[in-house]
Amino acid sequence: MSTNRTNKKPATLADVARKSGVAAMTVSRAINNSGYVSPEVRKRVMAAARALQYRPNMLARQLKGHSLKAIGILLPDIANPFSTELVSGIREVLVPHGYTTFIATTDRSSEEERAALQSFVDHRIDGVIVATRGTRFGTESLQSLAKQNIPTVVVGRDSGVARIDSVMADHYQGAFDAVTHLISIGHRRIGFIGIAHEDRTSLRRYAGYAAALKQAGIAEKKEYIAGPPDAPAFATQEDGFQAMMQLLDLPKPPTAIFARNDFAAIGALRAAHTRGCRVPQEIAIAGFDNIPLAAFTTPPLTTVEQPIHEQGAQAARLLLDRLAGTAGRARTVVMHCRLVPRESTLK
Amino acid sequence: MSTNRTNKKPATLADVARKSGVAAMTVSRAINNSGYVSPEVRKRVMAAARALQYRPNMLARQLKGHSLKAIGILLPDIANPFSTELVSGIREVLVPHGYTTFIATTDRSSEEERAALQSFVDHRIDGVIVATRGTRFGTESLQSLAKQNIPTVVVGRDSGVARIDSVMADHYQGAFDAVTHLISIGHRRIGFIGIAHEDRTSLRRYAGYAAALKQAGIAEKKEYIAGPPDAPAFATQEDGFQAMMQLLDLPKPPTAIFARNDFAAIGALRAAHTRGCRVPQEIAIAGFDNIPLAAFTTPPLTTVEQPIHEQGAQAARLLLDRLAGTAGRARTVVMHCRLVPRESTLK
DNA sequence: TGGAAATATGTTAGCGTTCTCACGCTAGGC
DNA sequence: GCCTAGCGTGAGAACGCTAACATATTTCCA
Repeated sequence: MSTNRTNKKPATLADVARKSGVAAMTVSRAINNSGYVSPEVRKRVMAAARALQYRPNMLARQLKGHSLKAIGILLPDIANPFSTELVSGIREVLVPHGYTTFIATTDRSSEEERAALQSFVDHRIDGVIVATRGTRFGTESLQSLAKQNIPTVVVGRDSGVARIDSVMADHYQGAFDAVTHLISIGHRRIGFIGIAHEDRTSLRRYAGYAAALKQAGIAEKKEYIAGPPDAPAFATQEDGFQAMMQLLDLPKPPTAIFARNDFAAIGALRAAHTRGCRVPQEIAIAGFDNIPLAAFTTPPLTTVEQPIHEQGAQAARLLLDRLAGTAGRARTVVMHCRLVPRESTLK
Repeated sequence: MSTNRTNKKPATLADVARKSGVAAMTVSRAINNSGYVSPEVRKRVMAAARALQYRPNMLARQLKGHSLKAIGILLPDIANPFSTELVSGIREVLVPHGYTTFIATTDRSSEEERAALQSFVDHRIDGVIVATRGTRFGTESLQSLAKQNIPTVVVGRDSGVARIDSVMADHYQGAFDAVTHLISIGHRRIGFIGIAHEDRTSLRRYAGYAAALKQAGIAEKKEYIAGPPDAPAFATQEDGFQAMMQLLDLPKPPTAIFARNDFAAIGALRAAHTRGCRVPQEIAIAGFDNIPLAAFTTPPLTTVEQPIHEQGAQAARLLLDRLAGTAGRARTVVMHCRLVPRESTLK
């Protein structure tokens, strides 16, 4: 025995048609404001629809070749502030166009990523915005999307796939600016925190760091690069803490640190405090991302801000182009990053 | 002129049937392992399906009265660590049961909440888990879900609606424990940060604070309650910062602070440092939520941990019950919170 | 005044699936 | 040899909706 009390199925077009004494087609026209319907009939139909709490079955509609007006957003996780801002930027553009957004997360696993994308496709969303970190498997998934002709935009990295647009911030430039800033206030021994030395080449933020050193004529020192092994897609507070401890143990530790992201920077800050090492007097620390909490650390953290909201909006606009069918070959939009100096790197 | 190159529509059952020389029905049976199909035919069908990259159209299936095996998760936003852990707990339970999860966010707006829920319903998801903060409009939306007989579970607060289950942590108890801890290490002048005095009654965390004071025979002081006006949903670092500044301006400021959440606590911490007020020596600060960064502030933050992951899992289990049709009247599950003492309240 | 154009409704078919029913076939039991 | 029972397969309808066509009425200008 079931527990239904009000458990009638939702009303259908036919129900509304019966109740208002017209054909189903007429109801469809009235509901969708398409074709001719007399004001009087329209009123009658609308009343019946309201009375029956009628809601069109989008899925049946889709079967007839209509779009669901829904797009999927694939995120690595939803913990970081990046995700929020990004989604907000995306929705700002998409919602006015009548699109619904659905988010799926991957827990940073390729398998989950594959499954989530498949799920989007199975549910016949109109397009996808992918913001996961790049992995080999991930690229395969993207290729599969491209093959199925599903409009896709990648945020935060190069898609690496023809016909898939990318939006990203210029992490290279942001890192370059941050490290140049450290150099300009007198530092010569500058460490990089957040990635192991052997994985460093895959990271644009590292490349910017290296380029800034080079331009200033400072030699890179292998022992100044510290971070978790096996190239994680991300660095945590814990990673930053460990890495900083390692650097502080050096006979001649760096006088300034550029951390891969603010989480790592905050871990580094904690390590410095733990060792009784004053920031910024004895060691300067800069991060990347300008998470909301960065302004509230002790001392407030110098960092690099990337235009996250705007990246989301831009991604959405590119997607709209693809959905409209205009838009030919893949485009890549690169956005500028801005240095946000705070007290953690005071002179 | 369109840009199609590989733009064939996805293969259908009929395509697979044609290719393997059987009827559509047989293909359906083979794909779904239902009914009788000879091993030989099954093999042939599967091969054809693979070759054509066939994927069943879930929407068409749904038309025939089948479930989409998808559930919607409604979140206030996705910035806070709460959301991630919650989703992770939910998925841990739901995914093994074959369900896909979709997330929608409301940007803390009732209007968006209504739209998002409607969107879930329109897309015929099987059930909903709602984790937004309670609002009057929100409750209306919930009632509407109940009326449509859509299995729903609310996380983080009481649903206030018959036939809708709730899962929450005992914030009252958590706050009580935290404040009792502050009292036990000698504090008598204890401030509350994160909500304006006139809004305080709606907040269980405040109630726990008040109860702890009362039990210790300490009179509540109105001027020790500080927080943003008419913003009951959440408190940010900025709110905490402002509130703390206000408390420090009192002729006789509190010696300990209990903040509504860790973000507010971190803002308070910053304010204390800004004023040159040492933590915990001159003022102790405790937060709530145990966000990952709480262990990495200076000094590390005493806080209260709520079992977020487990709340998600529990919510998912309740939802599964409702989906199965077992489950009668609304149930409410309350989970215990745990005090996490750190250096910000050292004796 | 004729008839084309505009208005207002209904009928039919079909989207991709699966359900129901029906049809054969092979065994096995009387 | 005929009937049931279990297999294995197919034909047709139906799910809720809308495009395309068909029909009926009114309007309006040459």
